[in-house]
Parts: sequence; C-alpha cells; structure tokens
Amino acid sequence: MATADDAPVRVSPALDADTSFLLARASALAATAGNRALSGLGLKVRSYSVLALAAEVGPSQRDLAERLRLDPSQVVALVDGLEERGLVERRLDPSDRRARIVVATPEGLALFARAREAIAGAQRETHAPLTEEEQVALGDLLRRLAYADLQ
Amino acid sequence: MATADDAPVRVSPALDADTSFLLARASALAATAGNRALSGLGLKVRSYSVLALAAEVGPSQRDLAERLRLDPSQVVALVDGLEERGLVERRLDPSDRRARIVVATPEGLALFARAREAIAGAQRETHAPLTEEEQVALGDLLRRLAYADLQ
DNA sequence: TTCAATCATTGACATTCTCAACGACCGGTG
DNA sequence: CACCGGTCGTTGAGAATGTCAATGATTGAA
Repeated sequence: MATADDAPVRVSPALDADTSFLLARASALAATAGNRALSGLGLKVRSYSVLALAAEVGPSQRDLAERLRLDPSQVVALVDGLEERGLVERRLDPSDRRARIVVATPEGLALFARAREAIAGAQRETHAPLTEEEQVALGDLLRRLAYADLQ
Repeated sequence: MATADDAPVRVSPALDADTSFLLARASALAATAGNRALSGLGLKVRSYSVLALAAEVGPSQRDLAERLRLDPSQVVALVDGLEERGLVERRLDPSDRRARIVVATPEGLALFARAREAIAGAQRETHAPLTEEEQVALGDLLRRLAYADLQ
C-alpha cells in the first residue's frame, strides 16, 4: 500500500498523513485565493455562496442555512448585506408567511456571473499543481466526502 | 471531460463544482470528527497539531507558527495550555537565547500516541465513503495542493 | 559599539461560531 | 372555533479564532 512514508517530511510525519490537517490547509489556501479573487466585487466566499443559492435555487432562509451549514442568525446578516446592495431580495412565501425566500435581483444575477468567473479563475490558480484529470478526480472525491450525509 | 453536470444538485450547481466550497465543507466535517475523537483526551485538532510537532520535530515557536500557518501570538496561547498540563516544555535554544524550543514531555509523548490513534479512527470514519485506494489518492492530491508552496 | 532585524509575548480589535430567547406564524387536536 | 406544540426569522450575548501593532530581550552585521 502506498503511503506518505517514503515522502519528505513537510510539517510532521503524523500531520503529513492526517487528512483533516491537509483538508484544513488546502481549504484555507482555497478560501484565501477565492476571497482575493472576489475582493474587487465586494464579495467573500461566504457571501458568494449565499448569492449563488439566491441566483440558482431561490431557497428560504431556513433552507439556505441547512444547505450552507450556517446558523440561521448568520444567514440574516449575510442576506442583510446583499439586500442592502440590491443584489438579492426577500420575497414572501405564499404557502408560509413565516418564511422569506431569498432570490437574486437582475443586478445580483449579473454580479453572480462575474463572481463565478472570478472563482473559477482562482480555482485554476489553486489547482495548478494538478493535471486536468487529477482536478476532476479531486472534485469527485471531495463531493463524495462533503455530501456523504446527503443520502 | 467529466464534470458534475450529470450529477444531482446537492447545494447549488455552481457550489457543487466549486472546490473551495467543497474543501471548506469536507474540512469542517473532518475537523468536527477529529475534535469529537480528541475530546476525551482534552485536545482539539489545533492543540493536537502543536503536540504532534512537539513530539515529532521539536521546533522553535517561530518554526511552529510557520509550519502550522499560525500567528506567533496564537502559538503562545497553545503552548501555554499544553505546558500547564505538563505535556510540553519550553527549552532554551543554546544557539539563540531569544528562541524557545517546544518539546513533548514523556506524558506528552504518551498522550500524543493515544491522540494519533484517535485521529486515525476519526479519519477512517470520515473516509468511509471512499475505497482504500481512493483514500490514498485523496491524501496524495491534498498534499500536493496543501504543500504547493513548499518548493 | 551601534543598529536594524528577529523572537516571544502582550494586548487590542475584527470576524466568525454557537446558543438562547422572542414574536409571528404554521399545522393539527379537541 | 380556540388552543398549542413546533417552526421561521430575528436579535443579542458570549466564546472561539484570526489579525495586527507594540515591546523587551537578543541576535548578527556594519
């Protein structure tokens, strides 16, 4: 079985083989690159994820919190920020007057299109050490890990 | 080229294909599982990483901060916590009296051995959706991403 | 000997996470 | 119809974490 045993020590032997440690580091790198790519649009990866759902799904805030694994109170602040800029709006759910449906405005859709390109560019940069096939394989593996709890 | 286009929507089409988003979610899952596995030992993944370096490397606090990408002030607090429990100690660097070398005590080495097993168990749990070969492949890909800045 | 740079430390500050509470509203029961 | 446990969005507090500036002690080089 191939392991990291024959590889040079990068941080420490135990941590070099610890996937949670590697995931944390890779995630931090990707988040930094993503935030940098989005900074010119006044977004961060977190607000971008809310904008993406508003543009592509149109969920209630409750659904939004579950999908993004955020506390409902965090969703309030994030939607507030996007709504003040006219990027999303809260619509009443005709079937449940407690719920607020978050949908992107035309301005929000336009910014989302640009933000998605910016994120894609940052991803190409972050993934530069990998070949095309490896990038696809990584995405597949990560989806199976990250979405393991969905069915 | 294989993409996520033919896969069911999990969160949103854009986010399902966003590696930074998937990395963040997988990292959060792994960190939660790791913290749960370490909770009985009075450790978290962060303090565990410091203990691992103290046990396997014995670096200065400066070196420790660079390896773990932490602010030096965070290292102070983390080493304080471990030192108060008698798990590590600060030794003087004979070649530089400003530096403090962090090394694990016998108690720290013993706890590290148990913590490493606990982390391995959590990792097996987190990686359950993947085959053995896929787990190895994921570790390889993550190392190349996370350590891309080291040569 | 002098001086800029480095190390560990302290403290302040912003950001983020987590949790409890509340009014408004839902669905079901009597 | 009136009630009532549960849900949704919201507010606010507290903890945890990240980031940054300043300082005393020490280093290495001019």
